Amino acid sequence: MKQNLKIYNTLARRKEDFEPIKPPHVGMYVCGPTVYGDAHLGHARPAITFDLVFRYLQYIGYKVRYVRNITDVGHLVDDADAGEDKIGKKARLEQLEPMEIVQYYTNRYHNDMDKLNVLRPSIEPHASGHIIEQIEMAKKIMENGYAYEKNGSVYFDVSKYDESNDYGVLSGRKVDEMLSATRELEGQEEKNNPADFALWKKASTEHIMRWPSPWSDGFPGWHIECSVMGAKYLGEQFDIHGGGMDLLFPHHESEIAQSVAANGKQPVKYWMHNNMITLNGQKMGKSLGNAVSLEDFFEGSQKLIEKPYSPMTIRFFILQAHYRSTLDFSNEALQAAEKGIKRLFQAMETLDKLPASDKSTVNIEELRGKCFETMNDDFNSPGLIAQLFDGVKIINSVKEKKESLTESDITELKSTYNDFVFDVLGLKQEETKDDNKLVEDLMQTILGIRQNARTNKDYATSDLIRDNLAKIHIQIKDTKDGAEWSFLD
RNA sequence: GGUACCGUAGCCAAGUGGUUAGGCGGUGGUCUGCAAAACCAUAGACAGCGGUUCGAAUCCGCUCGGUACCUCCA
Repeated sequence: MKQNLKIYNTLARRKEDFEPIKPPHVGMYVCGPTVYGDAHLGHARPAITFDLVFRYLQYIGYKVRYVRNITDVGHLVDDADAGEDKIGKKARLEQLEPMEIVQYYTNRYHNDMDKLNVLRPSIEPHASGHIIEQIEMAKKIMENGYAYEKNGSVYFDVSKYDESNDYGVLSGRKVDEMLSATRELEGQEEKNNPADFALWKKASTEHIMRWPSPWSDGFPGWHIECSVMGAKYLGEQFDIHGGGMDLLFPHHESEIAQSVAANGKQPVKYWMHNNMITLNGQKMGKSLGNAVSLEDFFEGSQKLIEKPYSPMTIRFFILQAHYRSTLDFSNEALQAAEKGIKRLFQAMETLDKLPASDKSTVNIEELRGKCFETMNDDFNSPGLIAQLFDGVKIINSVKEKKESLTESDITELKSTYNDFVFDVLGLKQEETKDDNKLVEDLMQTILGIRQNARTNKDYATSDLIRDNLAKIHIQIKDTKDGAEWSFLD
């Protein structure tokens, strides 16, 4: 089952052969959500991207430990609220305990991700549960001479680090250029240097979330949780670190610097970054005020959303673009995805009932091989989907007796679709409303009456039945094998 | 301004030196009492200008346009 997988490594800026440090084990760390609000489309993209990676690595035989953190400490609301903790602020607004907010939004995040059929990670550590480790790492960095204390806060000394290491190895930035380009900002005066970043931050009096440390009552800096939890659960060096492209700098760059400063090793072999989802060409983000929550998509309850889109439509839509490309949202594109996934599933139902022949006129082995080949090329899910649609044509042609397949080829085709559609892409058939037995029996009665009318060429009656059913969103389809019906959305 | 990435048909989106990507929509057809649905077939493209090459959407340069990051937001 050994596959020749290639991964685009941001560190190298090219695709590289994937060779885990300790096969068959793979360690993967992905930056998770900050739980102070509902998940929007922008959260779905990294979750689904790395779910695909997680699924495919397992499918081709690796044993993967997937760590995705929950960020629940020490993050500021915006410039206007400088010094205030995001979660702390919301807590006071709503008169709730900070950890209550964390729990509430964590539950909602899980719920949304479950709907999207995103597998839960192997370990989901909370930043707030690793305060001690974060303090220890900050101490270690200080001992190694790469950090300094100022008024109860601890800062990473970027220029010192850059003397013997490369701060910019990931993002391609140069420290001197950054220094000259940095603007005047508030709260910088404590730092020796504007490029320095906090490892520990002293809490102001109104700051709710705080922990004791050797330096002050405060909270950890904004990059150190990932360095700490990655090393704790995956080791000081592990295989894959993922996250959105927006995290590349300064978050991931700083993570590397912290880990190297503390442990003297490059922490990660392959850095993977998914691109953003845009709305009218602009990044979707809470801070931009154009974020549409996943709930809004599922319910259709937002002015930009013309109709409800099911979780699987969203998932399929995201998988139809390569993870490193930007993906522009629109109702038209989403509706195209909705029809596309329906066509795929319909073909899979046809596949289940396909008649076998003595010989095959189509090469199924080749199709299966192409599916692997495409996925091995940096998880090219849109390419895989295109292969599967080529297969849809084959399936339909066999049904129409234009092509034929042997029993064993049909079995192989079925397992190919099951494996790639369900296990790798993580798509699933959604519950339909038409599984109610009473409704089904009533509909059969109605369709029976309509069929009688049609046999008697009483088209006025048959069309009346069809039109009235259409008014209550039930669609009649007259096929060769009799009438079928389904609910319209 | 700096760093990185990107501009592919009406829309979404792969590919990346020479053979139809794919989906939606369009058009034509099959089926049907009619329709719808489904299925089959099909047209239409590589931002612009130069260069390299037998050959470029694909490589190089420039121009134009777009996005992200450069913030004690994670």
